[in-house]
Amino acid sequence: MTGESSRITAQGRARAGAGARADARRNRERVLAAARAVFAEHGIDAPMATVARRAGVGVATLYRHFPTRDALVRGAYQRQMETCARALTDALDEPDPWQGFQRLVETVCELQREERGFPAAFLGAFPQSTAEQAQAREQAERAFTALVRRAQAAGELRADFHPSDLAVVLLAHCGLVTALPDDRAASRRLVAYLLQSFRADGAAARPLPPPAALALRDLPIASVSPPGRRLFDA
Amino acid sequence: MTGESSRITAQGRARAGAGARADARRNRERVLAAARAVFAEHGIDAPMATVARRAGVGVATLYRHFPTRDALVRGAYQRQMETCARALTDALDEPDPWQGFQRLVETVCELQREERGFPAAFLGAFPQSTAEQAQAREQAERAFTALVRRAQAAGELRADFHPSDLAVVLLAHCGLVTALPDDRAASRRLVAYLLQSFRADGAAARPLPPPAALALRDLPIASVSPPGRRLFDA
DNA sequence: CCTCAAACGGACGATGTCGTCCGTTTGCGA
DNA sequence: TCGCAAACGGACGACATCGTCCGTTTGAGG
Repeated sequence: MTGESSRITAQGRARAGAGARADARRNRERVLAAARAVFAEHGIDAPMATVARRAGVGVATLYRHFPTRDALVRGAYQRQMETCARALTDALDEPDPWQGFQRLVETVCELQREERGFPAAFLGAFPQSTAEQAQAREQAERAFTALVRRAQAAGELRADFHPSDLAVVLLAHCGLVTALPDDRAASRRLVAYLLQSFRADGAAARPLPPPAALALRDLPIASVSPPGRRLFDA
Repeated sequence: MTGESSRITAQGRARAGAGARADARRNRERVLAAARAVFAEHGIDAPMATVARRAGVGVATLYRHFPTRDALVRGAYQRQMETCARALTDALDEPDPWQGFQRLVETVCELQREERGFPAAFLGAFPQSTAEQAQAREQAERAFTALVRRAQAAGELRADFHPSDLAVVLLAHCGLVTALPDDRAASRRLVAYLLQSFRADGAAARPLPPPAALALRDLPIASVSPPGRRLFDA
């Protein structure tokens, strides 16, 4: 029999982690970078082979590192996901209750705005069911609820704001940046409007970021003649 | 030579219109109904063959009536698109400026909320370029701008609302209902928040519809342990 | 330097969708 | 009732993507 040590080392080796071979580690990073680039350009459903080619590796290498598209997507945007989670803890560290709340929303939306494929990944991961992460979830949920309660107690967040409204905001924003990946002004504008409406003292209308770059005429609604009569009946 | 009349009639016949054969007209309607059903269930990208099977027709019949998927989608949601366009004219008929504005937003969002596949169709049609409809577009754009100006002049719509914000609202809402087709409460909630923030007198916080049905724990953000330290470090 | 397991890459069969072609059926006018 | 063009339906070839298999290369420990 050959030595057990080498056999064990080989089997139990973390995936392209510290103990992995140098080329494996390098290729893993290349694939992740390529995935972000390709996903940004062609969307999350881009062919796996395209990612592999862009990374300069064979498809087999890609599949070896990431057996499913889902694993690849998660790998590609892990950093963003972690930043989201960290924003939650940072928000509670913020002394001002409203600032903390506002920063959380803005940080997550900014992440969605800046990294092209991330919103789709975020949406795709939406109805998650990895039992292993249940605990982390529960903690995060409690953390956000605490954040909400604190801002409400300070009289800055409207009393009827419900924690689930965060999901409403993020999903809506996701949709916007997915539809208009280039128009950051639109994203900022939406966030500003929403934060405005979350304030308990809706009173003082707050200044808005500059208007969106998109033209209204691009809307489908504007390209269908209404049946029956014409606008401004000429 | 055979009679010209029959030849001309056959060639120039409107697609499954009044002059078409009975079975053709019937099948066209069946296909449209099937398309709505299938799109609602499996999304707009569902295989054409699935639609054909559901309609009880062959694929060839489907393609004969709708040569491209795009044509099918447009056909399936033409009524909704027209209702959108009509809402624009109706809004101007409304005597109260704010009511008119509010009704427009609510009507369009309700359409997106009620018919499953419509939001995706709406998004898909977004950067349209059918030159033929340029005039109708321009008219609709002017109509909406007029609606905005009127509500602003009445001091009910905030002065810095920009007509392009309508697109922001609709795209965001589209994203939300696409992500949560079953949660109408979430949609109503978003619309209420947005309309609130559009009011010039943001002051009086308006009552909100009941909270969304979704659980916060479904958010991806809640399923990633923040790196570095734990929430509520136990 | 030598050895070997780990890692690699590309070819290939499987799968699913598209859209056309063509033989058959059917509605409708004569 | 008859005849024909319009409409129909399903089979089929083209095409794209998937994910595995296997022969080859390579990094690293001895």
